[in-house]
Amino acid sequence: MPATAPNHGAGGCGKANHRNTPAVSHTAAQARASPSGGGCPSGWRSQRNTARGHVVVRFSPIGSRKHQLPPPAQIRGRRCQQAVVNGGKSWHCLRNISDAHGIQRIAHAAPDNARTCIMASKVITRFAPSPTGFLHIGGARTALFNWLFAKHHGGEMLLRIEDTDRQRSTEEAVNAIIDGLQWLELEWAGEPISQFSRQERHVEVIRQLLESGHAYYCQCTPEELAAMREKAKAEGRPMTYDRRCRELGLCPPHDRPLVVRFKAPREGEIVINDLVQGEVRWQAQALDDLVLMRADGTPTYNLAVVVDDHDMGITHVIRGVDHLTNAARQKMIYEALGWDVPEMAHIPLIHGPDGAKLSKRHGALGVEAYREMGYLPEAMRNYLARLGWSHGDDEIFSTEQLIEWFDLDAVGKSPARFDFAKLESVNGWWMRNIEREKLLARFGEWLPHAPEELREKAEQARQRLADASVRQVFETLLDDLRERAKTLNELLELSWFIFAERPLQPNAKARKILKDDARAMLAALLPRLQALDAWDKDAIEALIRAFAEEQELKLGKVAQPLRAAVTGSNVSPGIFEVMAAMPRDEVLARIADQATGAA
RNA sequence: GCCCCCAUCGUCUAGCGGUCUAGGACGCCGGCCUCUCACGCCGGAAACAGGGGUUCGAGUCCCCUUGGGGGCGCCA
Repeated sequence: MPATAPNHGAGGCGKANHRNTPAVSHTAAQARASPSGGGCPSGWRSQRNTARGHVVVRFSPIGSRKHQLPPPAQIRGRRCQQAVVNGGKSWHCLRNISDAHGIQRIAHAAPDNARTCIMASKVITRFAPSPTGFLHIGGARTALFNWLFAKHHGGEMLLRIEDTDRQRSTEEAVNAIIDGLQWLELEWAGEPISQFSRQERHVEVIRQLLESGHAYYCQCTPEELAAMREKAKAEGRPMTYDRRCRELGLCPPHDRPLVVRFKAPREGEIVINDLVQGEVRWQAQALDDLVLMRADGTPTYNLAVVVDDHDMGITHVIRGVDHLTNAARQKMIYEALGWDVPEMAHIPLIHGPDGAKLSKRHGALGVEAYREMGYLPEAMRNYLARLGWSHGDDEIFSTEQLIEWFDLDAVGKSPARFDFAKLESVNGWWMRNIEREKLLARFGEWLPHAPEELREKAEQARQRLADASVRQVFETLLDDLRERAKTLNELLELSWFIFAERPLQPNAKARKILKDDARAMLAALLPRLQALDAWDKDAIEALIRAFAEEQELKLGKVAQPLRAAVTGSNVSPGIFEVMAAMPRDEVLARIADQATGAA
């Protein structure tokens, strides 16, 4: 459904008188306190505007810093760009430091004032994916960082679906994203917000920009623009719009379709103080007059994002570095509108094993693919958090620890490669160490999502698990099984003998073990097992060890054929444990199946 | 091409001027344990991209080179 055609004639056309009235529209949602906003002691506010320093003051709960406060004198000589105040208790210097004055001021600021000022702001982050495909791993990490940051600071994450591209946005993608976030247990506050649904508001803001002389109509066609870019490229000039319509004073109705462009400053520089990237500056001329409204009247991304982030009261924008230049463009729009610019944090992208941007070729699968592969949400969070973020030498983090320790200052600037081997290792740790009940639940949740090749087994396991006695065996052996499984898939494979029905189909290696002499050995052993009174691990083990000794066989020569017969595999938990956990009749029958097979 | 960012073992990283003969983890190799496979334990190989500065002193600060990445849409 196409956008509501805006009333081009309304407002702002014809040589705007450059009133430059900051049209600040306050909705309830924007009633957030800004760290630099009103109510702060003047000393603090001015720090944001230090000519070179741009000291950023943020609040984080007491005790959340891993480093305790360094003495002011050390920092002063170090040219800090960013500093953090911890609930007025301590302060800490961040990276890329470039001005000594700001730091001194921090050092001199009264902690009590800082607390009063900063406590007023509640952290609101947002995850804003465009629903043009599944939730890929990079998006998942962005969501995780937003979520952790918000949680860490006692705030909330919001979810906004950037569905303004009507051609590419799909309902399935929205569902995939929501499913993915839910699987990872990254909850957001309130309902997901559709950016498309806010179109009227966006158009209203465009009108404001037109009226205040910060935007203008442009008649250039896509073809002309493409030609301009070609030409610029050939001449080695930057491929930016040449602003030819800027002073034309075009106005609808017009004989050609018109778009609205932002009237970006022609000189000076745009400076972003990014919480991860540090200070990044652009010459204003490097940024062109971006389109705010398409010829069909629909608003573009950069405009919509600014309006939505503002209206939603977002305090911290955390997204991939691929948005860094957008940050500069967006900052210009904020300023034209007279709005507070939220804090920005542009996190490095995840790369594939070959160092190139992660693509479908690599691991850029949807998160549901990782669920299928049998990874645990807690392991996923753990691994993803460690990709680009660190906390000393720690590798394993519970979600609580993640929330307690996560902050943007420990996020690096360089891209990280996605490494399946490490993910698997982390997942293995969680398989072994997660609470038993939790693992049982995860396994049950996962079964319906098993990959194609395991679908049948998973379904059978699901059904058999409903049988209390089968479940009993599974639970008894769970600790032995989980130790050997790096993923839920492997857990199913390893525990398959519990759910399998007689006669078992031994795998290739098990068949190799079950040669004639092994079958004969089993035939000799069987009656003794049948005669065994007590069916417990110690009794079984004692009997078999005695048998092996008597036959002058190494224990392995008895244990392996037994394992093959009972589990149908060459790999399993300790065979005595397995036999003891399984029903006696079933075990004896399975052995008999293979023993008689020899005859 | 232009703008921006990045650069410690194969990979993820610790390191915020002296404590670095550079630490941890994954992976790899060897060993122990052992009924298989894992787990666990012990040991090993493995890195400050190159060049200039600054400094008494540089992996740590600055510059250049090289190499990687991102951006340059009426996509988001």
